[in-house]
Amino acid sequence: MHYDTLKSILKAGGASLTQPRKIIFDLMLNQGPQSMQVLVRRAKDKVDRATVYRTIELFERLGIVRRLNIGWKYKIELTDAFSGHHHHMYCTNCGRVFDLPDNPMLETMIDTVAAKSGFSPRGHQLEVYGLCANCSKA
Amino acid sequence: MHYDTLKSILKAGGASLTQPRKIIFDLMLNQGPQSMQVLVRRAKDKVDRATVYRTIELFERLGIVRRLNIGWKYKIELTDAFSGHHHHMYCTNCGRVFDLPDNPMLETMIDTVAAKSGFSPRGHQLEVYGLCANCSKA
DNA sequence: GCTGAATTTGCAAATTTGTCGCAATTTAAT
DNA sequence: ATTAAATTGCGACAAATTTGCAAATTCAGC
Repeated sequence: MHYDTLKSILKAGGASLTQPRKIIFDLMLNQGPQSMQVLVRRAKDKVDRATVYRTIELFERLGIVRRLNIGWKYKIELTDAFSGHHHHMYCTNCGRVFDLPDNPMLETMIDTVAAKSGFSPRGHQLEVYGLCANCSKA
Repeated sequence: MHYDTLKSILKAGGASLTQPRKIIFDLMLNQGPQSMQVLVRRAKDKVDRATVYRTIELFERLGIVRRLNIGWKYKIELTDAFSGHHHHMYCTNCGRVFDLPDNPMLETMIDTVAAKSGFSPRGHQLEVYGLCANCSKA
C-alpha cells in the first residue's frame, strides 16, 4: 500500500516504520507546506510533541521532507520524491503560497550556473515573493 | 565614513544612528550570513539580546538586512544595497556558504516564469545545495 | 504466532529563542 | 548646553525545541 516507499527509505536508513511515523507521513501527504506548530497541533492526541520533532528530524535526514522558508518561520513539506519537484511563490499580501509553473530550462540553468565555479549541485530551493494575481488588482 | 549610507537609511525611516546599531551593522559587514544565535553571541557584552532582536527587526523593515534559509535555521545578511544581489550555494558537507556566480539571464528567467500565472514578482531567493569544489574531491 | 534485543515513544523537565514593559540613558535638534 | 523623543538594558515572560529515561513497540529469527 501507500507506505511502501516510506518503509523502504526508512529501512535503508536503519529505521523502522512505526505508528507515529505513519501518522506524521499522512499528515504531510494531505497538507501542503506547514509549520511545525501546525503539524504538532494536528498530530496532538496521537503523537507526542517531542516525537513529532524527532520524526521530522529523521525524515529530513533521510530526504523524506525538507524545510523551506516561506514568510518568517520555516515550513515543512515532502521532498520531490513524494510531491514532485517544484518551487513556491509567496504572496506578501494575503500570505498564500502557490506553486511556481514548471520550467525545465530554469532548472537546468540553476545547476549550470552553480557548477560554473566547481560546485557540485545536488538540489536547490527557489522562493519568489510578490503579489498574487488577486492581490495585484487591489 | 562608512556609516553614511546606513545613517541616511535610518534617518529616512525616522530612526537614529546609535552605538548599538553601529556595532550590529559592523558585525553584519564583517561576517557573511549568520544566525541570530551567533549574532547575539558576538554582540554579547556590547549589546543586549533584546536590542539585537529589535535592531535586526528594524534593519529588516528598512531593507538593510534580510533573512534567508541556509541549512537548518534562518540566517541574516545585508541586503543587495550593501552586498549586491546574489544567491547562495551551501555545502552540505563542510557547511560553508558560497556566492552563486552572477547571471542576469537567470534572474530574468525567474521573474518571467513567476509572472506566467499572473503573479507579480518583487523578489526571490535561491539556494543551491550540494558539495563545494573542495569537498567534491574527497 | 512467540520471544528477546534493539529501537522508539511519551512524559516531564530543562534549555533556547524571541517578546514585552518600563525606568534609565542616549540621541538629535535647537 | 538643554530638552523632548527615541532607544537601551534589564528582568520577567511566553513559546519553541531538546533531552533523559522508563515503558512500550517493532522486528528478526525461530
